[in-house]
Amino acid sequence: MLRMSKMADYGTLILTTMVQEPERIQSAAGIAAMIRVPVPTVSKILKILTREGLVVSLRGAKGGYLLSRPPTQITISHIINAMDGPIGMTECSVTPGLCTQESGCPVRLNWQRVNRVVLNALDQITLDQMIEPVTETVNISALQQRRPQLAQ
Amino acid sequence: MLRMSKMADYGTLILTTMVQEPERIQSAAGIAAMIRVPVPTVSKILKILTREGLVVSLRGAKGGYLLSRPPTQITISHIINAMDGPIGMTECSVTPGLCTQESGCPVRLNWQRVNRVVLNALDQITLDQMIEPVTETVNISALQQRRPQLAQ
DNA sequence: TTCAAACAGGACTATATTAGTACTCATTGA
DNA sequence: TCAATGAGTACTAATATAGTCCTGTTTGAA
Repeated sequence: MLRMSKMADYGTLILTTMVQEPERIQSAAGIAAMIRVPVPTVSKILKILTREGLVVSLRGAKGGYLLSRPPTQITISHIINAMDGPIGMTECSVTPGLCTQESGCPVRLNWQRVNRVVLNALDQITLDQMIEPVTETVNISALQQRRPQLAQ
Repeated sequence: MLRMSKMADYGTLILTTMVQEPERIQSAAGIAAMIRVPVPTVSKILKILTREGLVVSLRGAKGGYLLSRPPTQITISHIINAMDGPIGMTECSVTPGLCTQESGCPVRLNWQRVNRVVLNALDQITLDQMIEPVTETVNISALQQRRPQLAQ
């Protein structure tokens, strides 16, 4: 369904929760209670986010997690990349050597362009924007209505 | 991995194959031979594409499939929608009533905006563009570099 | 009139992916 | 020293996806 994984969704939830109190060291158990998701699951996700550099961990008693950088510098594409791996519409556009007709297949190269368009859209959206109310913000519908040719 | 299904990928392959000879009635077996995918699988996909109105079928001997409309009027978002169902980044943004904190959750509404941005990108790309060689075509990188706020 | 080519629809199975849990080890503040 | 907390990994369960097969219907042509 062109959907990101539930894990990436939880990951976003966890990060948006941490944004509310950026200074506070958050434990996995504390976050789990706030978002009402089982502790082992939250813990697993935080470990991945740590490995991928989106949060930093502090071990030991009174330990926990902090955002590794300001929320304006964390984008949705960072989160999906961390949780689900490389973003790509099709397998063949990400992993070379799968398709028998690969060489000279114009479709494959066009998928790579499509990927760039989607990736770019996801790279526009930062964590701090995800907790903003929906009303204001600038309008990109003009941009959207241009219907540009597929390019680059 | 934020990936469309293999079925949607095959679907695109099938449709791009049909674009090469738009006038010719193509049988499932013929297409299967061309793209080297098992006949039952191709057949299954063509049935779905028929149900979803992207191709029309002609039953009986000498029957087969034709594109239902010009390839300039079939977009990637049409294909993914047909094969995989509604496009949406997260479950909660597509199916209401799942998340306990749903009411007043700004994240959910922001996901819906993200969906619109991605959907719009996929709606720009038509079937005929997918068989074009990658070199020419117009440039949308200017548009991409704008980094607009998330909106509408 | 018959028959073979072709699609329609659905049931079913197999496979792969994803989600979720559990366990053991390492770190650290009090 | 010990309890709180994260790290790492292996395992299980659940779900989704892919793929096959069967039975029925339509239709052009011999």
